[in-house]
Amino acid sequence: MTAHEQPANAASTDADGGVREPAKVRRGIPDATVARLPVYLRALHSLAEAGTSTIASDALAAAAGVNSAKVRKDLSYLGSYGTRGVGYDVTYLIHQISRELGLTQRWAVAIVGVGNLGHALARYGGFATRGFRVAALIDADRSRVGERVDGVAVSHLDDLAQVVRESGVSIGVIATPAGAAQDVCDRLVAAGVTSILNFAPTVLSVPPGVDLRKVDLSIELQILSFHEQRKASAVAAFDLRDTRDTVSS
Amino acid sequence: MTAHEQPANAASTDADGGVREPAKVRRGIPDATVARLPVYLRALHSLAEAGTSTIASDALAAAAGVNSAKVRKDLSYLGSYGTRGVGYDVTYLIHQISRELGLTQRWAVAIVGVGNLGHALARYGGFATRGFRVAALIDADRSRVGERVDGVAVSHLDDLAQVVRESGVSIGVIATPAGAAQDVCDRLVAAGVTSILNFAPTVLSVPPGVDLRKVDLSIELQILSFHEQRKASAVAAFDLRDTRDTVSS
DNA sequence: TCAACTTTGTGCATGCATTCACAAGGGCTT
DNA sequence: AAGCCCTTGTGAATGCATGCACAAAGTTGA
Repeated sequence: MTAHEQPANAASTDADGGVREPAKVRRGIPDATVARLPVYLRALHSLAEAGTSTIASDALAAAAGVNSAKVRKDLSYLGSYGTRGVGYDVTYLIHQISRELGLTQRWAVAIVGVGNLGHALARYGGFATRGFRVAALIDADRSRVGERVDGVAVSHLDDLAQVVRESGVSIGVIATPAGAAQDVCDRLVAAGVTSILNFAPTVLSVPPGVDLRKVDLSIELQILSFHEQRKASAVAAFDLRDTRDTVSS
Repeated sequence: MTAHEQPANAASTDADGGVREPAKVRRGIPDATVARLPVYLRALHSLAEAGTSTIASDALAAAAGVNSAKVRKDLSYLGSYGTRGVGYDVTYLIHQISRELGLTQRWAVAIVGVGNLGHALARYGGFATRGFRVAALIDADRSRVGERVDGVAVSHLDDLAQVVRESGVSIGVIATPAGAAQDVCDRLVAAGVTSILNFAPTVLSVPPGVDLRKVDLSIELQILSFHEQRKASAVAAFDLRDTRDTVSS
């Protein structure tokens, strides 16, 4: 079933893609840092709107919900963009992070599966405001084809390759039932899509060079359930002990 | 703004919740393992449906998209449930993982914000099939109150506390716009909710003892954008070098 | 009963991420 | 211009996660 190994969640670290880097400066930004850059970016945008022009690492850390040392180390991977004694220039930092994340261009995104979730994603404002454009909607149900969601017409799955190529899509979002996901994924890859975000509750496999991330709603809930149960049983143990022995060590 | 520190994404490790454990056996399952248990669980369910009765760690690893040593180590935290030379009993393992994750009971979930995403979540089948029950839908828009989604009526935000208590909700899902999220979060916590899953694109703060996880669609896309750009620029560098100097070191 | 085979469970080494703590550096005030 | 104060940027220590490699343990077949 699985032709290729699928790394749990992180992007597939892509093993140098077969291309030897010019190796001038080592540009190895850790995955954990990349995952936090969008959070900083959002905080910075709202600071900019509020009229803040410079910000220190600990204020940014508070706004992003992390530790200030982490902020400084993360930002140091991008370069030395801060001023000692002052902090970081908000506008400049927004520019640098955006550039690093590749958000200075508008990526065309295709959403496959126009059910409840696909609909919600297509209408989600957060995409458009941050460098993404929903360029194609695709569904396997012919009765849906032609329907327009936010100005974008739904195309049929059979036309996926054509639509993807014509609209220059490089990122695909899978919002289909689990059973259809691997087939859709293969079609996307065959059509030249090199980054995929999977919402279907199933493990997908992709060839090397294609990045795959997943978002799984029910997994998140199950993780919460684990902690919820632990809390509940801790309380139960406490209550129990409390009735037997009120003196704690 | 942030009264309490918010750990980036992982559950808030809850600092012992003020309760000293009986400390009989050390039950410290690593966060990374907890996050993978639901994946194993899903793979096992589909194996069970296919009629498989026992499975070895490397087959399970393939189905879950991870390394086999990781599977064994993860499962060893739950206990010694495998049989050497044979593998794991699928049904028994499903039972043990479910128990560990607290899925033997049905958690009541409240979804706040019945917009596009809230609607999609309320109708998402994956919740009901895995130990969760959408017990309440809440929205701030009075024109939505009374509307039914999959048999559950929408209540008004003002009645949140009452609804949460009456239906025994312990897990809250926030699917509101970013601006409303912290207020909703505070209301949920005040009503006794101790686990929150946040879909709003903002950093929330919760008091100690409350677990918070977030799912951010636009962050996931931005991470893909980063890798996509890196691939694009690697190819560009390759093309460039290719025209100038076809001999690589 | 015994030997060969299979697979688990885990000690250990390695690598990545986080956090601390502080020197280096820049602005501001006098 | 000189010293004070503030904040960055980063070496170093610690902790967590991953993956290897193998002994321990069980099954199967003769």
